[in-house]
Amino acid sequence: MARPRSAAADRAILDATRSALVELGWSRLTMADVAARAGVAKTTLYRRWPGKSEMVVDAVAVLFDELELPDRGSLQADIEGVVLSFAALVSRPEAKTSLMAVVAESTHRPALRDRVRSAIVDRQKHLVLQGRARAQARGELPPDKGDAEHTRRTVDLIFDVVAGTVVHRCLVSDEPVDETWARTFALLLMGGLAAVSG
Amino acid sequence: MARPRSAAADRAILDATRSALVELGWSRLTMADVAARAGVAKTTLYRRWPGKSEMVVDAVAVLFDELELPDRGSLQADIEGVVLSFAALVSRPEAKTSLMAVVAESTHRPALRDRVRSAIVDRQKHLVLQGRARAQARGELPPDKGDAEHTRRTVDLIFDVVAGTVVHRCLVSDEPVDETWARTFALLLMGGLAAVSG
Amino acid sequence: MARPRSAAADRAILDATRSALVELGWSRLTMADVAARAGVAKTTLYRRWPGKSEMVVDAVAVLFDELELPDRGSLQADIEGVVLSFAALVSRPEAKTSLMAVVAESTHRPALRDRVRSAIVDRQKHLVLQGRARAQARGELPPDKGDAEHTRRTVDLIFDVVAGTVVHRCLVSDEPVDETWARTFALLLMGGLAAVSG
Amino acid sequence: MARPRSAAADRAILDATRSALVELGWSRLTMADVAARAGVAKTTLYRRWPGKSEMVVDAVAVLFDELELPDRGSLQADIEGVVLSFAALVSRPEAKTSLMAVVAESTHRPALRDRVRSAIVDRQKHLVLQGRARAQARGELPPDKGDAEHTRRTVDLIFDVVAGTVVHRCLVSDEPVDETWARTFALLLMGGLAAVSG
DNA sequence: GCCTAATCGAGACGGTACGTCGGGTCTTGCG
DNA sequence: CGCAAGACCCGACGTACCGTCTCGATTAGGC
Repeated sequence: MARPRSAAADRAILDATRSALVELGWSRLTMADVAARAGVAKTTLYRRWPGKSEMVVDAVAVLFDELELPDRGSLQADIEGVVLSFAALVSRPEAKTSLMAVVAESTHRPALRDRVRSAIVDRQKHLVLQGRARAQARGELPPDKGDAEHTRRTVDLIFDVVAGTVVHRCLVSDEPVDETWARTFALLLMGGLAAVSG
Repeated sequence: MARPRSAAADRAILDATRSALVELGWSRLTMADVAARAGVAKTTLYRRWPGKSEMVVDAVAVLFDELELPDRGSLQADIEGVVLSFAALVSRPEAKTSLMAVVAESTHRPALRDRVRSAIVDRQKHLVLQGRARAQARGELPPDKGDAEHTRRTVDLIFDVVAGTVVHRCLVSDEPVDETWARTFALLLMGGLAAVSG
Repeated sequence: MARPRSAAADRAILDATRSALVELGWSRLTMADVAARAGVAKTTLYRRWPGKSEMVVDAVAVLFDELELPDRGSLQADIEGVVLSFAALVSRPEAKTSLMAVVAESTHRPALRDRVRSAIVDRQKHLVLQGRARAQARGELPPDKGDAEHTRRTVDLIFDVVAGTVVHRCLVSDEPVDETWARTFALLLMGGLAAVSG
Repeated sequence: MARPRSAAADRAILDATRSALVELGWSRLTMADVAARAGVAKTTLYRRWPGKSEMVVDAVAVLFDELELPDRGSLQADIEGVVLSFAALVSRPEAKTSLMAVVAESTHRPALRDRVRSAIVDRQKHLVLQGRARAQARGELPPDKGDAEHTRRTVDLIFDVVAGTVVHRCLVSDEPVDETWARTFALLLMGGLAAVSG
């Protein structure tokens, strides 16, 4: 009715959140600090998000929009490519510090879990479907057998394996995800796919 | 020469920490509350651990000591077994609420990361080695080729895949790890192993 | 532009401080307790005062505003009156427990000393001037000789003698200040005044 | 029966207490710190004194042993002399920071009050009696009338006036006690004495 | 010249209060 | 009305001292 919310403010806040994440990390990131960086009052933050976690989810979510699955000619190459770019994403300081924290927080907050899922996790799942379809078109994988439930379960499994392994490698083992590792992991996954799809 | 630290206090504190984790979860767990439950002064906590994260790591770490790899007759069955028991462990409320939080925090604190690794992660790696040796004895896997570096890389990969996938399934996807899922995942892993070992 | 500090909070805090002083005394008075009594957060206390001492000074200072010098017809009677009411003030539990403590603390904190002086000590000095003027009007004391410096020194001396003696009697010697003692002390002071004014 | 307490420790502790008072002041003086300075365990302190206040009283008390009343030939001169030396004593940093603090603390601790009185206050009262006797011998004051009660009251009054005024001047007004001020104050006191003794 | 018991150093311990910090809400005027 | 500013309540933080308590290692006496 009266004054509309400033779209510029939204952008400024999310930018400020990301840069604060880079400089301070999740635990030392402060609502007051983000507000100050964005040249905005704390009230404005709380008018838009229920709290720190939700705001950070939205700030980090946009990073995942750049994930793509370019056609590299073979399933093995496609997997290697997505693993490398996913690992690069997860290793960025903004994401590194906040992803696990938000997931931890979401353990006992269903609303937050939903936001994480819709804003981050599900954004990646279509890549699995896309890669699968492409591999089927190439004849690298057998076509769907019409059992939708079985397909869903397999896709979820692949997703857990890829995302879980890469995140564990990056954040827990803290070892680099380079081409060599990606190739070996893709090889493993190819073998596994053959086993569960046969 | 002076008074030694009370071993009883250590035990009481770690017990209190676990029960507080179960009842309150990571974020509502308070140093003061743990101290009160343990019948101990807050100072005593800080004399032993630099902070909440380190204390919780030590409290949760002991849970992982009960992980075993009973011989179920085949590599496939062994994998299924360890996946199920590892998932059960990760799903326990003490672990569920704290593991991700601690890993998140460890992103910015090398000392904490080292503690997590030595107290939790590395403690489980011997299971991979044990399962591998057993499978080799059974003839399910080819014997070592004497390339220690290659072996280490493979073990690390297997570990990242198993731990990462199970954790992701339990804490991010929030789906149950039942026998069916374990069997499929083990199947996938068997195929993958064959691919990277051949 | 922003929200102004609550005047109600100020009043509530100082009231709470006085009642806590009466019930607990200086050393057992706690910032947290005062905050609770005032229905206010601890932060609000620290936003207004640097610490316990400063807050107590302000809380006790208002007690001294009620000191007056009613005209009793003669200098001797005026002195007796002010001595009695000053002693009564100093003996009140709020003042008794805190005055010395604050002065002790102010020994190595110039800012606190200034606050004590401006909030408590200097507020009473006008009583000496008033009594002196009245006595001069009555012809009991010779008129000013125009030497402002000499006058100031004399007033300060009288003040140190009256305040110091009464405080010492009440808080160190812990003997009652009754009419008999006040009469004798006033007599002494009259003789002294004659000696230094002659 | 067995080992006696170390006299060297006592001395070291009191010395350490005084030097800590000079450097840190009352409020920042710590039992642990005194123990460390004295090369002694905290236990040793508490074996000898009930607490910080009592220990400090004993440490400061010895300073008052050096107070004397040399015969300067006249009551006026004797008063000036004792005022100057008492003021010098009270202004020493060890005494300055601790005297008021201890008195404040003694407000609600009778045992401490007694210790202060016997260790510090009463040590000075004999000076009043001595000066009075000397003045009577010189004929400057009338001899005792045999009314012991009246004498006691007068001595107490003189004591409160002298001690109270000097302490107030030094610690509250924070003005120097020099020869000029001492002469004026002694003059006032002489006049007062004449008035109450007549 | 041993025995034995109190004393000593060191420092861990249970408490209590401190002063600070961050989260999230509420109030005030400006635009 | 939306907003920047910032006061407010709440609750946890990590620190500092207090005075007590265990330790094992000295020391004197008394025998």
